Amino acid sequence: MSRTVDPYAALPRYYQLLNILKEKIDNGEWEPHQSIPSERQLEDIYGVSRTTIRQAMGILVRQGYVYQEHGRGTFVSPRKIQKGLQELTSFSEDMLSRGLKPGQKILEIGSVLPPGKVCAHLELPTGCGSVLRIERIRLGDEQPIGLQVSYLSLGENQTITRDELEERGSLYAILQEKFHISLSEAEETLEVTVATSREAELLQMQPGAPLLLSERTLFTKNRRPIEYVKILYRGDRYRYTVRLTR
Amino acid sequence: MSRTVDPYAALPRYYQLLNILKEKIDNGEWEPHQSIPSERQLEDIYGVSRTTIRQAMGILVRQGYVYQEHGRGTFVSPRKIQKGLQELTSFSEDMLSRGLKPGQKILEIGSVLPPGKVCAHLELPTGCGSVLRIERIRLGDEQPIGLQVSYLSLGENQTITRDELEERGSLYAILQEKFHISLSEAEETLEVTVATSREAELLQMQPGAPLLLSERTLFTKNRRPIEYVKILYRGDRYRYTVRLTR
DNA sequence: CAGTGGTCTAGACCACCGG
DNA sequence: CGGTGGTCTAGACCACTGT
Repeated sequence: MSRTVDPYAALPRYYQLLNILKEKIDNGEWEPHQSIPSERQLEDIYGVSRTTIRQAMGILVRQGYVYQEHGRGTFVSPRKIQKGLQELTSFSEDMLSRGLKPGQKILEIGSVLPPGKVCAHLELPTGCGSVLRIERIRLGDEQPIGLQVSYLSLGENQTITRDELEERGSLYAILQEKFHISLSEAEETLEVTVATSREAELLQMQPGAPLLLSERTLFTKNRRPIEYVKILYRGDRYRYTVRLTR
Repeated sequence: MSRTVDPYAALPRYYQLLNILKEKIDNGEWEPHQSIPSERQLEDIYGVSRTTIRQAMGILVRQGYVYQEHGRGTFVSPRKIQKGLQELTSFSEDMLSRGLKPGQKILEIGSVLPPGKVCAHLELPTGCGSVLRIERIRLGDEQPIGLQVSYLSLGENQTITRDELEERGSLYAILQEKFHISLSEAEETLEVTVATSREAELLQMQPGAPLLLSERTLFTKNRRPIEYVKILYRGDRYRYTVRLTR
């Protein structure tokens, strides 16, 4: 229960305040389109300066929890728009948010010399050393959803074994925990294609059936490309959602 | 040429500073991964307080121009990642950014009673009044790219005529200029489908060929849904790009 | 008019990084 | 250790909204 802002807590005050306000909105304590206390009132209520309040408020606005109107006040956004969807998620997180149990079948894992296209995306010189290639079938509630091929540009002595991946499930979790690599953003393109006979067999569908092809390049905090990943999604079992801002 | 921050200008100082810094990065005056002056140095250089500098810097970070490392400094992001792609764009803007000449063929425009699915997306009660429906073929360099159907939830006495749309081209421009409606964000889903015979004929392709189906709901600044739009893109002529952040 | 959010200042202390 | 970004304060003035 987070009711007040503790000046001595480890968490920054704007962050504590952020959580308190989010909670009130999520609980429905403040209704959509209803105004919330003004910034000067919040100063008194939580005993923090207006700057700190505005820091929290800016995040709430960007995450779509509230909207502000100059001279009128701050208002709660309607529910539908509250949850951020433009977020970078792993396949596992994606499945969980859809209420499906994530799963995988590892087809192949090992070092390869990357094709030219992969070099380009990972910003490696052509003819560079090897990268880690992982080919997996991705499952949702045990059903095949997509065929995924990843190319990882790791350091000299860094690698990931089949066992680690099988045990942990999520590649992003391994990157974070084993190598302390945190991801910041990705560029993704989507297009349609049709299944080859091999793809159709692996995904248990008819050859020539439509697929959604996603190509994603992942960047670390300091904007170095770390992974290039291609996923072929079954057209009948996958829908892509994104939230755009202006 | 914006070299200094003018305290008396109409533009806020953090915004002037933002433009100056963006310009230096775009011009290549500061190279990728090179550190830029520290926040305290920028105070002296531009004669504004650190708070103002941090306000501009926060935007630069969010837009992907620079990245910051605690205790080390602020660094220029590599070029590829600088331009924001998560932005909400109209079809016209989208085509222009791809180097294609946008065009359209208006098939139908007029008031209709919205189907239930459309009511839901526009948050209108079922059996509500009529909405404006626009069906268009969208062109890129005179070639058909997509088939678009829009439903607009306008006010009582607001409408858009065929002539206005033909002359202005972009719906968003009309919304802004005629009704002073500014858009803030959208939710979009993408999936694959195959062309019906009517769709195939309009898009000049084979029936059964794969299409990319986009469904988008647009929200105004105060988060009211204003438009629901469905676009069927030719699978062979369209690729969707998005930038994701964590 | 009073109240709201938008901008801005000149300080302060902290945690982190490198030499 | 000095320099960096991260957090925070207590003010101030402005532009905009409603009554």
